[in-house]
Amino acid sequence: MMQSRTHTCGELRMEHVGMKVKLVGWMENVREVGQNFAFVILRDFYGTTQVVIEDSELMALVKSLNKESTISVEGTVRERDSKNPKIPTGDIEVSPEKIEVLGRCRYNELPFQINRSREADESLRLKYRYLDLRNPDVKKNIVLRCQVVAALRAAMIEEGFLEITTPILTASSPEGARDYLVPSRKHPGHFYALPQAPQQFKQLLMTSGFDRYFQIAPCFRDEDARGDRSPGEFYQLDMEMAFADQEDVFAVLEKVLPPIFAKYGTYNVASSAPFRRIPYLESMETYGTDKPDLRNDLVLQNVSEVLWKCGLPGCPEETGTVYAIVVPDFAGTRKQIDKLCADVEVQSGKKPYWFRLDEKGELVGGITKLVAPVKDEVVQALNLQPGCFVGIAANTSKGQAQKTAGVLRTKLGDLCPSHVDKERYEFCWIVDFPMYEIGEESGELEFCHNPFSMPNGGLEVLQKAAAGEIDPLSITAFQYDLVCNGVELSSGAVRNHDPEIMIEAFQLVRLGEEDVKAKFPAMYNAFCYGAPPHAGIAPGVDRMVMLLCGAETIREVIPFPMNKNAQDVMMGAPGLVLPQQLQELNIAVTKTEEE
RNA sequence: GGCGCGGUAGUUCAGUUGGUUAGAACGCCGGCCUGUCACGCCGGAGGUCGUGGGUUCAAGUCCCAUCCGCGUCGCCA
Repeated sequence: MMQSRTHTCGELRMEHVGMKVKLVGWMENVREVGQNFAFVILRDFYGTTQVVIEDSELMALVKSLNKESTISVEGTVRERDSKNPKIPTGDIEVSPEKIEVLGRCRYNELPFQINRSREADESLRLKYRYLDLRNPDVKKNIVLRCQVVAALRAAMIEEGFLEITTPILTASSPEGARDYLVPSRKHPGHFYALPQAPQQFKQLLMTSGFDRYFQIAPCFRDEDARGDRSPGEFYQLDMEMAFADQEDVFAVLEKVLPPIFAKYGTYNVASSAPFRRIPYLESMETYGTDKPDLRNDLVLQNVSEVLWKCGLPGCPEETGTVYAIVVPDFAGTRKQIDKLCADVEVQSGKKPYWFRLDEKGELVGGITKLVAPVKDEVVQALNLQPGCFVGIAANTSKGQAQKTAGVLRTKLGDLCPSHVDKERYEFCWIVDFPMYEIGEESGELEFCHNPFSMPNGGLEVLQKAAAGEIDPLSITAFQYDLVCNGVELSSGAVRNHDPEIMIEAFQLVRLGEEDVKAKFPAMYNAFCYGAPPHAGIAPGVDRMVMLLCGAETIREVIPFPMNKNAQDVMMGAPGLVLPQQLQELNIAVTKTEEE
């Protein structure tokens, strides 16, 4: 007797006809087409193969089994009488001599039909994720993820990077997001934290003399979920380079990413090096966002001076910012425009305005009445042609006007496919982020991104700002984002490796040396022993795979995702624990498993 | 936490101004069928309409509360 399978369910072809084989897999379907005559579809990881049942004994066995039971089939490969060109194994079938039940499926009704699991309610899919993943359509995203991770790893190693793992149980640090905390049994009242990113460890590795580090790193942040943001945990291709600057980091990713995107993506076309570099302020002014989708050719035009006289609601004369987006060949209906405006309001918080020029060049629709008095100026400023559509975003806050315009631009692109060349991956770097901003709550100067970045101009520019010679808001950092098709893949920076510059940077936000030491003790101390200039970045693995397979939500590319409420409904996490477990951890018993 | 949408058969959904016994498709069960491949044909079972109140002669439908899910904003160095 053959002990294990001789072939998989995806590999038998005409050349195997006549061979004795043994296949194993799930009984996906049984098509009974006569008395003691049926076709059984056997599925494994690799594909499906048809098994013909032609005698009463095997028929009785098959009929006694529920679909999705696992079986082994020993038999002979033969050519089909009627072939199916739609499947790779469609020319052959297996005539069984023996069928053995390996794992009985006890239920004749499943929570959902396997090959239609994507249509089922998502919470049901997550509860029965092991069944959902049997669906080849669901499985293929996970397979793609494996391939992409393997390709990234190979490419990074090829570039001379070492993969080094860093601790999962570490110290809480004030980096921005909420930490996941783990109570210490041996040190009552003390906690570990799961790392939000291996940020400090990789910088310490640079200080230790490792030249090029990378890691497919798990990161943990206790923040609410989004469609493109998994709650709790996610993975980054974390990397750092010593004696390197911004251009060195760009060069690595410009070499590593495009071939992988072109090979594994749905589009097969990716930007080649160098990617476009767009200063942050220019991006905000041109696209209304710091993560522009460059496939969309629509751009913002600042028409404040022309339109602030119009009395747009919520935008008093001479105090507001007004952006216009001109769509020359607009074909949308009134209904689509209304939906567009409603969607923009939901996502940006503010209503956009609009008007059109009809075929005769007359103003029609939307805010025509308000624009009419300055029609000639508007037509000239925007070079308007008959038949065009003009979307308007206006607000007293420039940031809000940009946000509304940015959403409007994206939605207009969705509505007008001729303005979006969809079939490609378009990368860009957003550079020159501001070092500081005025905090909305405090009203005072704060770090804009993170305090690890090197200011452009170094110590000198910080000292000038401290002396009041320049505006601290004008200081930019060597901080950059990698953006692809409107998705923020990554943030990175040239790090501030100089304790003196660190202290100066902190002093501008009313903190001092003691604060630096208190917040980042290991890094501060390490940098006092001779640190190399270094820079790095950390593209999100889940987001990249999402882009590559065109998934709608990040959950489609994670093997076992949590739901939006950060629960694993399959495993029952988070869950209650035994009182004894809490006592060992010196945690007051509130509500436990035994109640 | 705010706002929006949703919750009806195992699954996906329909359900009219409140009005007879709450329907369809797929799945499931039984029968027929010797070349199916989304097999086909005939028949059948299957419902606390998320939960709790309320209005009404009458509630899946209207009102209030509450729970759950998704989207979105806040948040995410």
